[in-house]
Amino acid sequence: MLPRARFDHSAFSPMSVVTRFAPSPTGYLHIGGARTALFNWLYARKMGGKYLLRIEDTDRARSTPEAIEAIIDGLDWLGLQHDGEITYQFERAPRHREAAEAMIARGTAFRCYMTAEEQEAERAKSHEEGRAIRSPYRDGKAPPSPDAPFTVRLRAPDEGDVLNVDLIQGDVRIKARDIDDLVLLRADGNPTYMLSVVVDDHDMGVTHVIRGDDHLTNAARQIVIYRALDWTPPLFAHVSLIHGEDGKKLSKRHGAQAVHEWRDMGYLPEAMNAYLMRLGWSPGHDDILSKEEAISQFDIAQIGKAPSRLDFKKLDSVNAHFMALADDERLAKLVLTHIEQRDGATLGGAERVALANAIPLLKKRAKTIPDLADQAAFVLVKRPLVLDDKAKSLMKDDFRQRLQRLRDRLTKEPAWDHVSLGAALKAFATDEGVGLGQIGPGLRAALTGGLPAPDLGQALELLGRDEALARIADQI
RNA sequence: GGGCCCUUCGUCUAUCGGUUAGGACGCCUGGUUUUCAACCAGGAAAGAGGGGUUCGACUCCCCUAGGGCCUGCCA
Repeated sequence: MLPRARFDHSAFSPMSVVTRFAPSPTGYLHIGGARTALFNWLYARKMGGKYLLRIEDTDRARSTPEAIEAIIDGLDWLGLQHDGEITYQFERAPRHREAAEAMIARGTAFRCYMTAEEQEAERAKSHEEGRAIRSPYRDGKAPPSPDAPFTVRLRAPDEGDVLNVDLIQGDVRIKARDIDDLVLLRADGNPTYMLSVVVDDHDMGVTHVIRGDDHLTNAARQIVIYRALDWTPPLFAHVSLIHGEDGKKLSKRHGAQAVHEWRDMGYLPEAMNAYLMRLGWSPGHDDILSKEEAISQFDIAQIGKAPSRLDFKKLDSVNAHFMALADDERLAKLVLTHIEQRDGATLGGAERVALANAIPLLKKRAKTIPDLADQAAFVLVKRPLVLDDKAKSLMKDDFRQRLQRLRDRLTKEPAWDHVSLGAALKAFATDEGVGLGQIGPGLRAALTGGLPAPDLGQALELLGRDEALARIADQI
């Protein structure tokens, strides 16, 4: 194999780049599809070109409107806006038929009258002989009857090589004779995927096809079809697939595969983008990039060839990074929705305010939205608090008396902010002749019942004077 | 069966023939300490195996092993 091809940006007029994402609407937006879309989007933006969206719905039996909606929603959530109108492939079937006719006219395709049984027999035979499928009708054999049903097949070449100078995988060369006499038009006259992609990519002016590695061998087939049509093929870039944490192909066993599931688990779209783009792509040194940063640094030549695995721990830390950066109001909304859905209840006005106040501080400590909700739980619990065992064990009589003294002191505290409160706590410990260690855990227990909470001064501030004092009083 | 692709710490990756093979996440240890987290300091951790080519190979070539994709009138 030759050294991997490096893409020379300067060789291309920037405006000429057209990429596309072409999902088939038979399910939700898969995680791998999301990354593919992201790469296409990034490259088009980088080159000042266009990123198009095409729905490959030529399989009428399996395509559903729900799936189309799910995919568009997913892309929308990730902020991968496409240029122009969405192309629905099935609507273009007449154009695909036209192309097939043109191929027949050129002698690069033909009508094939094989029955399902004959077809099966040829498949078995070719498999056994280790060669590609060939139709007996490829050289103009007469139809069995004038009105016999037929498919249109590619007349695959028998000589020569097909070379795909893949932008990621390098030169991939196969022998033309290893390509089947592919079905281009089904017996019902509808095009197959193999024909549709070629015609649509050509008509849409696609210059760079960035897609999953599962299409690598299809590239050779498609190049042959381009030639059969006397068209110039686009440049291909095949990205390796994403595997589960165990290295196996992603499946239901691995849990979430769809982007909406990640959304529901409390990940932020910017985190998903940042995480996904680094699966297979590395700009060199930056580990976490925004989409904007990625646009300026993106380069197809920097995409690796090896498949990568999902790592939830890494995703968590990337998400934590973006949580800390996220807008407070946005997070408050997300957390509120999460809590209400989780508990099946609506939060009151005071609770919403308490929650909103806690976000700016707590967001730095949370990995995901549910995690943030857990971090904020202590401001939402209702008095009297139910103490967990550890907290309960701290409430001895002599400590209660100390709590009483602390409460008296805090009551007189003029400013209820964490700086003053923290100082007050230290001063109190000094007066009591003990370290903070003799006071902190118990106070914390009284304030939170054992739930996680930030620094005590901060916790007191977030709770507010009345609520904090009341929680302390409850334990005396 | 046939064709094709892949292989650096546990994971994501840097390295484009000469590095003590670097970083990030995770992990371990220590520090801070009022829970959890965060934070700070330190640490363990990698070129699948075997042949070549070369003064020199993670980097180039071949073989083996392992993984993957395609081989549909699915996409």
